[in-house]
Amino acid sequence: MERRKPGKAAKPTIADVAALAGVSVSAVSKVVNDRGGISAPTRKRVLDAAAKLRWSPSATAVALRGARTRAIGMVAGRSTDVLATDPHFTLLISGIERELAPADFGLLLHIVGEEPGAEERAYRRLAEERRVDGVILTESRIGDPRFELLRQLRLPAVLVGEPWREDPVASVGAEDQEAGLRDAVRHLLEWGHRRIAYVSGPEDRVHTVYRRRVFRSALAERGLRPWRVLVSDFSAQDAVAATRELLAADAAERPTAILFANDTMAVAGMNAARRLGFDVPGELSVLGHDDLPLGELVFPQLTTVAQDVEALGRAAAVEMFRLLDLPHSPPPAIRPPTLIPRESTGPVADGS
Amino acid sequence: MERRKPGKAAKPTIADVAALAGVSVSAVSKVVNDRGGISAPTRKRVLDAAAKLRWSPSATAVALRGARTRAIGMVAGRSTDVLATDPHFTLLISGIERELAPADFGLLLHIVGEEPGAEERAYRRLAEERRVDGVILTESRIGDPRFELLRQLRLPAVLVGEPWREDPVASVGAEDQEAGLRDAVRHLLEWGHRRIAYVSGPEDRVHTVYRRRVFRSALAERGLRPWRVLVSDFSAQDAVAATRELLAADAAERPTAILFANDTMAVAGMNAARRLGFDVPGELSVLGHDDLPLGELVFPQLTTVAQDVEALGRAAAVEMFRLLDLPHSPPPAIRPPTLIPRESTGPVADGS
DNA sequence: ATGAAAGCGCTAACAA
DNA sequence: TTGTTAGCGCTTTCAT
Repeated sequence: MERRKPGKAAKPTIADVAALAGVSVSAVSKVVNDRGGISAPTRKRVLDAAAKLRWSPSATAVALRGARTRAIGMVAGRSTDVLATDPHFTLLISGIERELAPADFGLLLHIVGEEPGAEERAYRRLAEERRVDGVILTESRIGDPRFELLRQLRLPAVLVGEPWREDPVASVGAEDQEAGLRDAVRHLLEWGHRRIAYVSGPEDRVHTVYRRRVFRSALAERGLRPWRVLVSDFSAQDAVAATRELLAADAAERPTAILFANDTMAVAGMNAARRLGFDVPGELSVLGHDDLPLGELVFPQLTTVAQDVEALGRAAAVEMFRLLDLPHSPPPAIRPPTLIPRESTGPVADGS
Repeated sequence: MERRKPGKAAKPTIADVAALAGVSVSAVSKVVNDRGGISAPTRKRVLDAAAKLRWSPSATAVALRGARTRAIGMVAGRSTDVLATDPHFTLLISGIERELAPADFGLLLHIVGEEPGAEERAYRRLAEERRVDGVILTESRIGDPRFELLRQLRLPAVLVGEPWREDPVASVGAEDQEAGLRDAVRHLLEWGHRRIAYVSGPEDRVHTVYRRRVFRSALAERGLRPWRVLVSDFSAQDAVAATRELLAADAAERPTAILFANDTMAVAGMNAARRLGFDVPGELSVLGHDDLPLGELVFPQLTTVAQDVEALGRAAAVEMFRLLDLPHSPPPAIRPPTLIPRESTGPVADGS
């Protein structure tokens, strides 16, 4: 019965199962794939044999057979540093996995540096070697070359977040992606702030541009304009520099509140301000974006805008299944970004 | 020449390349795999054809053929929460990828919850479906069942960090894993601290036990004993609770310094202390572990022990290649854990 | 130096 | 209801 040398119990194959169950391989195949045409007793014998042998179909063979690889790819083109400070990526992955795992899909991850071309090479390899059925992307950029590349490679793609205008790509995002930032601006206005500065992300990011627009329009509703807008690269150092620059002005010219593009920057900026002797929120209100756990740990706790990142991940996976014509769960509801008022924002000081 | 319907340029196969080059498929195979027996001109024509068709061997077919899947698996059995606060995992992955990518290996990631059995199921699937050539593990536990499971599954495994006594598993770690913590204790002693408390990680973690031992022995060198040792679950809430408990005592009974098992806990504990009205480091010194970027962002900046996590990841990947009998780079040097003195520790207060 | 052909483990069309 | 068989794209003897 054992075709293998004893002591060298190699991986069982469908043929071993068929032999043990006393049926043909196709019978086994039909059973595991729930094609009809199998009698109940046969079915049971096959299932028993498979269980006893601890066999499940080889993903490789199934993939080769022409079906799917049952793996989704993801490429992170970021420096380790940013990756380490910002759990955005981890949360996203965690959400994606939540959907992939039950469907027995894997997530193939590539973390490449920021060297030019590294990301493109990673996608090419994924496609040419046919390792994945599709890829999930984040952080769309203006004039993002990845969509065209993936179209050429015929790799199904889903973008998390907003595409640039008419970028031809499937994407997932909250219904009202702008809600949180708009609320944040109103929150500051209600507290009497009129000189509000914004430290935005890199210019080439789509969401940078979109958010800046929201910032302006939320202020415009009250007839105001951004006090100052600085562009940063998301790093803590940049946030510190920006904060110093903003606070270097005379009292009458200083912003009374600063909005940062993300929580890491907000925390860095907040501490820079405090080292400069400014009380937060007494003399300066600080607002972040993303609601990292970090925000609750610092003192004062950070007022921020929460994003439902995990739901975004799940939605992306569901959308991918839809693209691949696979059965999938209903798309999850994605909470719109929401203001989380905490301690780093407060009423504008008397003198200001 | 084109076997495909026009406009439907399906993925090229080795046969397409062979046809275009006017040679047999086996010739193409020999060229791409650098087996000998191919004349220079033939070789060139094959390479040209492959380039023109943008062909590379299908990973699936190669894997099926019996070679390797060229993928390494990793299973994270943690709640999303912890994953989001602690970039340890991300850094590790980033290090692993640095080695895998050049070798054209992929990293197949599974994030499973903490439900019992979820992790085991993930490993089983990885093995039974033959999706990966091996797996990399972290966070070894006392009596860790994973090693036996993986042995049964015949899945090569590499552990990052210290195995429990004679756990039969390949592992990578710094030469002197205890250096940092020992230095940290000395650092506190030099500043006059005598009542030093330790808030450790979960009891079932191997490193918890090892570190506690180091803590005790470093104190014993000076004839001292731990003031108090509390066990936590790594969460920020637990750190807050532990800190409150430690500070609730009378002045004479209160620790003058607290060591936390990781930075997240240290930051949470530090802020809990400050909310209680204690000055850090004036009245209480706080020490973390891991050197998360977070530590530099908070105020006061956190004194901590830095681990070379990325090097650990690279070392794990290299060790995996060694296990698989594959060519590999020399194992990277792993910096031993190092004390990073910053602002959260200082001399013990006069009154104490 | 080159090529023909046998599988790797599986699915699906076709026969029985 | 069940079994036989031809590939999926590739590597590898074994001829030539």
